[in-house]
Amino acid sequence: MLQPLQKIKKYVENLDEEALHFLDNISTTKTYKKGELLLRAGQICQNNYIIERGIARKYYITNGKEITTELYFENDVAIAFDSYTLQQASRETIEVLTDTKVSIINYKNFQEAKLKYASLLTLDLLFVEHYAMWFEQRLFEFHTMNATQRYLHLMDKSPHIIQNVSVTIIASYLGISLETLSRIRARI
Amino acid sequence: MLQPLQKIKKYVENLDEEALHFLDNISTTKTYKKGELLLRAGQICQNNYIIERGIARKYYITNGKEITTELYFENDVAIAFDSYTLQQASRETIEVLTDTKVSIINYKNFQEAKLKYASLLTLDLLFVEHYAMWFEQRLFEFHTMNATQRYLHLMDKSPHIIQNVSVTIIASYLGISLETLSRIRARI
DNA sequence: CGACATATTGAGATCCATCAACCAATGTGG
DNA sequence: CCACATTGGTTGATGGATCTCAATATGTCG
Repeated sequence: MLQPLQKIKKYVENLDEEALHFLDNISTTKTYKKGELLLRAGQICQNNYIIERGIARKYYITNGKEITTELYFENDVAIAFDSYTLQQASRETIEVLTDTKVSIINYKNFQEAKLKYASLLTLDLLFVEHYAMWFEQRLFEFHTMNATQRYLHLMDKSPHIIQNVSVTIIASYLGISLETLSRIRARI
Repeated sequence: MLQPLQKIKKYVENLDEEALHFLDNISTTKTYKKGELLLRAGQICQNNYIIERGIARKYYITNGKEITTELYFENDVAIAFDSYTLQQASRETIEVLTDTKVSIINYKNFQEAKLKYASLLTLDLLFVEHYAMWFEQRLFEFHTMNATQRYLHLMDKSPHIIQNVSVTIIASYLGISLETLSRIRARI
């Protein structure tokens, strides 16, 4: 869900060689098959996963239903934010929806890197700022829009989601029942 | 809305003298009378306001209705986050609900301070992390709870809001009509 | 082809918003 | 100090939005 902000992109491009090199050294890549988990609810989120190829989602279960909270595409950073930040057990699960290749950076390693390079501290700040604004925007949508408006807004802003994700998941992501979403789609 | 996290509080307590002194130097205090504005929609949020005494709220107007997005009490930091972060025009207004005393730190001054003291950069990161988690939590509530559950949850977690803010504002903060909130209260 | 997940459609129930009337408390001007 | 306006809160009636349960397609994959 986090398409890199222009500001962040630019910052990364201008990062000092040293810091960049260090980042490179502590990151690894891994591939997952459709349906596999990057993080299981109950575990501590000890990595952040940059999606290099594929699609993933984050969800939690409440009243026996899966509620999708975030969808990740290429270049997005998949992470259970509160679990990662506080190093506490996650109530969310991260699952890949297609075969997926990720670049992994470990929490501890990144913490150390931040102590060493102030530029990475700034990078982290930019990322978290961006994340907070994304939450704020999404909250705004839930606060003011009805089901149809939210779907239209998603179509407008994130057509790649509509095109690549099942309606079941989209419905839970929008906080509506799949039947209602189906009807909304029929009406358009 | 941002009661200082234990982690942040501790961090501030252990902040180096120098940085603390610098912060002190760039902050000013001011008092506002009930109804006055800290920020008007359309302006750029150039300060953050730490509430020392009083109550404030942030809201925007949509379809002619005021939607309250945040409520601030003692020690909370009042800020239009996206406007402050991107230094863009705010769609939100910040208004004090009672006579209020605030401590003000200017955006530019704080940016400079962060360049000078890495400890303040870290402080900023802690603050933004906390803010992001607060958004995430609030989003969770909108995503999974109905009107009654949201009100009960607010009563449980933030009784000071119930006790000090009019139902009209609470209703808009919860994203429900004031009539519905009135009925929910009668039913309890 | 069969089996299983995914999507659509229908009918009824429930939640919540809207519109409107009413009430209580407070404040203001004469 | 009263009459009246204003603000904030409650209550009632109605309609629309959305959920739930159930039945019926429509894949899709071994």
